[in-house]
Amino acid sequence: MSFSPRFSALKGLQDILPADSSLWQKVETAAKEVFSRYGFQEIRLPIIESTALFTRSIGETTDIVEKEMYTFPDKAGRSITLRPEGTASVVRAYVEHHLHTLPSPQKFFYSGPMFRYERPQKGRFRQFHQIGVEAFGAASPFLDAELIAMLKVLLERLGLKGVNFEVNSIGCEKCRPAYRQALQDFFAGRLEDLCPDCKRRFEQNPLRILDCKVERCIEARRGAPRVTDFLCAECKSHFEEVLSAITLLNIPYVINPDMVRGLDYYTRTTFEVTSERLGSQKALAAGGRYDRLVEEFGGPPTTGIGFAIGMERLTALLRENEVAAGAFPDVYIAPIGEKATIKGFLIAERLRTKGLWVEAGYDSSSLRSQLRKADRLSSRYVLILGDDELSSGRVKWKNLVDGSQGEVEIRGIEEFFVAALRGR
RNA sequence: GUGGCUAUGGUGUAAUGGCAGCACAAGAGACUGUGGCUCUCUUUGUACGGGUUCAAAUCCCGUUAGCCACCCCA
Repeated sequence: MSFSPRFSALKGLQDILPADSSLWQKVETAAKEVFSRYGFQEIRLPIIESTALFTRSIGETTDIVEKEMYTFPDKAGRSITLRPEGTASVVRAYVEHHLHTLPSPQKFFYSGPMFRYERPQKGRFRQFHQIGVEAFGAASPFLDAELIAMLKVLLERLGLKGVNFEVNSIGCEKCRPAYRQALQDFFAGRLEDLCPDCKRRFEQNPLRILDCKVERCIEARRGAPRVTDFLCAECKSHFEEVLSAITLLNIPYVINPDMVRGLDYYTRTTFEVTSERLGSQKALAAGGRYDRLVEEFGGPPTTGIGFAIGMERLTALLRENEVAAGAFPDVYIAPIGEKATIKGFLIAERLRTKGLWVEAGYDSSSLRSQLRKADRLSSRYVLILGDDELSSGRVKWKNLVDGSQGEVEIRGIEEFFVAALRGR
């Protein structure tokens, strides 16, 4: 006796089965169509990059880099990492291929798997999928507004309701130091009220304290200085223009001054789309500006902005409104006898050239059991093919939906079904 | 990384420490030229490893996995 191991997908990784893949395709198709109206074109990138690419862009002290990356040595001992997000690779490609020499702004979208080694829970997986967009070389607040609008158009087109748009500005390298200092001054007298994590954040990244969900930290930050009060003149007017542009587009939003990004590269505008129906991991899509990143990677000073949508979270929401739309064959061919099986095999092939979904019985079992099989598959039509039909050259068809039936010449069979199934 | 809850056929569930059962699903047949109904039969299970006990699905320990939350984020 042999022992058969039972394999299962790795923790936090999941299979997308046919019952779900149609919904994923629907999202991908809609995204591609909407993005193209705004001039975004697809870019396809490797899912492995050198580790340094991510530590440099996302930030050495972020949680993603510190504890969540899938990092391995390759056979030559180089440190490589499964991408935890998409922006770093797009920026790398932009710089590597000198895309700044093409007319600005350059706009890209991508989709695919991302990897973070986290404890799985609702809406959070170790391999998850994002559809993201990035635009380079336009600093105008209208671009920020355009991206937010594009995201809204896509979500509406998918029939998603009840989502909230949150926006914020976290300033630039000029105004952030002053704000950081103000926060440290504010929390210096309240260190004892903070949770251990926030005590550490106080030194490393005081902005993160604003994000903490521990009750006492929420209490302790009451009255803390707001980032929007510390923006420099340029950042302030940029933010105001973004807000007035999305107001012109009638996009309802709330300013969330506590929205601080977990990735270090963000500057100025940040935004997020959330849904209360998602549970604890309620961010459905998020993005922002990163005006320094291209330069950081050795390119010319070039502004950038983008967002990413979490596919698992989006499809989870869409699944709620989805009617279980199954997929059904157009025609089931029920042969009786060996000769009929061969004939049916050939007829199936002819009908498929007309774009029909045809299933053919392979083993000429009883007509009754073949009809039951066709019924099981929810086929619209059955074609009955026996000795009588073969000799007369006419076959019987039956509509399984309304029970009607009749006969048709074998040689005219394509035309018959194309007409019968028009508008299916 | 931390915590809580959970684990019985494909799915949903039952079994005082004492014969692992039911429903649905799936497959075949009753029914050799007309499906859906009905009936019959069949397949498939106590996550894994220890321990306690005459006896463990049941109690204990460990592991693994899942879910949810923290953390963090899409």
